[in-house]
Amino acid sequence: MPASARDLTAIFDRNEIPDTYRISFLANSIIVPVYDGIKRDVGLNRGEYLLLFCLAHFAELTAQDVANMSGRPRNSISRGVHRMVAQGYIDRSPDKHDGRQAWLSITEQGRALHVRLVKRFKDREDEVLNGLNAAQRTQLSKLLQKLVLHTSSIG
Amino acid sequence: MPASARDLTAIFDRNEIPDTYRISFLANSIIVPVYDGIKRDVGLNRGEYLLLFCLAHFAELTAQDVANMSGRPRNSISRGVHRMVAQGYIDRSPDKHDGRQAWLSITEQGRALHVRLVKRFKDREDEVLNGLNAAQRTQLSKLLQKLVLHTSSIG
DNA sequence: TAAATATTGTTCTATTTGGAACAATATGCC
DNA sequence: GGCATATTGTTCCAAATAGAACAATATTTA
Repeated sequence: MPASARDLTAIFDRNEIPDTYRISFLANSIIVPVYDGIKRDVGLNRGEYLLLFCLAHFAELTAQDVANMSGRPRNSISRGVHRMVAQGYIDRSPDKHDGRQAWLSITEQGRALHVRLVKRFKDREDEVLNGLNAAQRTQLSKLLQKLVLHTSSIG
Repeated sequence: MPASARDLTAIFDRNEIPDTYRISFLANSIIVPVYDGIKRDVGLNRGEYLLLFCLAHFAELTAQDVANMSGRPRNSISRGVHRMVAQGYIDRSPDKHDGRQAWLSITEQGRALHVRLVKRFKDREDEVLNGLNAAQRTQLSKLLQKLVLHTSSIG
């Protein structure tokens, strides 16, 4: 029996920033259990998975690109790159003209892993978003899309 | 000048889980800069702020309550409690009937800090959500509310 | 061309984080 | 009551995280 039988979910609606609270709650609800599973079953941490995810959608990226896209610091990416290269999930080839940077790409093996792992996110996404009917879900997608564009334009 | 002039925002729409990606992106866009500012200006980390936030909306909570509400492990809360008590933002009084637990509550000083800090979230929330007009924003709120209820019911 | 400034990716370091084990207390079961 | 099981909150420890400084290379400016 838990400590208190009081309704702690009251905070959902009775706080000063309900939309922020809800968005954050939903993000965590979808993502956290999936990352936990990936960590447990495959041994990849969040930064490593994000690296794989980014590279699954572009032919080539630099570490800096991934840092920009994922919002993680470059040193985290750097460590992830070395571990993922060692495990055969990504390739790394130094730029021929710019000695500082290197181009990263996903390997066949990495692609296969991505396909397997992204399904976990998709399944969990469906579980959560099934709280809406089809029309509502379309509506939500459009609103989110609009917001993301707006947000990346204001920085 | 950044590394690549390619359009890295293409990933917003061309991935397998666009809604998850968007929700996560929006959550981070709102929350991360505010937490960074709070850390910089007030010295509170995320767990400590969440503790303050939870206590601002309930008269009394146990550490376990806060762990349940915030999704953070109990040891993080425990550490936060001691720091926040030492700084005078929260009070802690052991339960008279159950020697294991203690009741936490926000102090006047803590309340004042909460009022000040939650404004930062509100301002950032508005910046981001101003990408929608009033009707759309209402629509979004309703959809999010519905999803949060659904999600907390499925666990 | 030379010097000042940028950028990339890395290492170093301190902080944050969370799992696991733990002591203290409470509850359930016989 | 007495023994097994829960729960609470804490400490311990290993991993993740991110800021800062750094070396190597490019670019810009004079």
